[in-house]
Amino acid sequence: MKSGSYPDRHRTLGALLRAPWRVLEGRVYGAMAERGFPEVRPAHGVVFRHIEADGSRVSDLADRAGMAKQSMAYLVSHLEEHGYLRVGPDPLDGRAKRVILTERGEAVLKAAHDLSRSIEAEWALAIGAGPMETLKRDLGRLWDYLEAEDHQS
Amino acid sequence: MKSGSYPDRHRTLGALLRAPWRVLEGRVYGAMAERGFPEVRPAHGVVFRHIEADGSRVSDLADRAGMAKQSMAYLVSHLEEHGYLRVGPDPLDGRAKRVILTERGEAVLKAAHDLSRSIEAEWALAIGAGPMETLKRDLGRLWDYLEAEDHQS
DNA sequence: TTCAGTTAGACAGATAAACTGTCTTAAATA
DNA sequence: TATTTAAGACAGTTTATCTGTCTAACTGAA
Repeated sequence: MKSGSYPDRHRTLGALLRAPWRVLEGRVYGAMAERGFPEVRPAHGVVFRHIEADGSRVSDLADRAGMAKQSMAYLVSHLEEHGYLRVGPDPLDGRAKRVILTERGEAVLKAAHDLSRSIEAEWALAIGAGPMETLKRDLGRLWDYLEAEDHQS
Repeated sequence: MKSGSYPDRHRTLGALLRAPWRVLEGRVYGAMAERGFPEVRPAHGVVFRHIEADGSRVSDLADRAGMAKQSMAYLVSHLEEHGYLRVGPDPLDGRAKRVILTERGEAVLKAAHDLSRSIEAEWALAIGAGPMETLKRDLGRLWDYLEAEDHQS
């Protein structure tokens, strides 16, 4: 069945990166509901990934996520409504608002990291601990290369 | 700037897979417009990836992409309108339609593969040809493992 | 061999996640 | 101080998914 449903010629680098990422994302966000965070959807990941420990402004989050302020505001307002974020005025800039994770939001971040680590461990058993280490190291080098010339997410 | 804007603790396996994939997808689909295929968007990738050389049915495409028939029909109709696909009756099943790539559609597939290969070559220069080979081999093993227990797209 | 159940796709409508454009207000600058 | 820039709000649009319902066609079992 392996190369029947998805021929090897389609196993491009993009496909090789996308396939496991989709599975991982699906498992992480699927498990969120079970862990008591049903309102957290994949799109909200950018907020959790880019928010700083002492809070961030919506514009900064948008910049770092590489998306429009309006789009970020939409995600932030959803998370605020459901208690994952607290939004207050920015003391340094009267126009801006400061967004910070609540305890519930911190718990989401922790859950996501835990889940990610346990899936990684499972996959390390499948392909070998050595290869998994090598994989991460080389992906890290690729990341450094890509970061050295613009690029966010 | 490297770990300033995106701290290392966020370099989870998911992030390591997602970051290069996003860049690759952006470059491939960005180049599509320049190559004369402006109507092809990232979401249409599932069609090109899963369609068979002698044509496929919408339901089969949907199944293999792991999405609803309606969603696939929406993507297919867009590509048909712009001349990337031809849709005809299925000779074996009066209910079904057969979807097949036109020459223009084949050209998209080729362009996507060419672009992917050239980006891969660029990245191989950045991280080394050996590591790139190892990376692909290990991602391939991960793919096999994931495929052995359900999973599509 | 007909008839019940299933499947393919169409149509309608909903939602999520992004976008652009415009507006107000505040900040920064010249 | 006057002008420009920046932050976020509000309105509307597009894209990409989903469910639900419907008809036509196929399939298998009595």
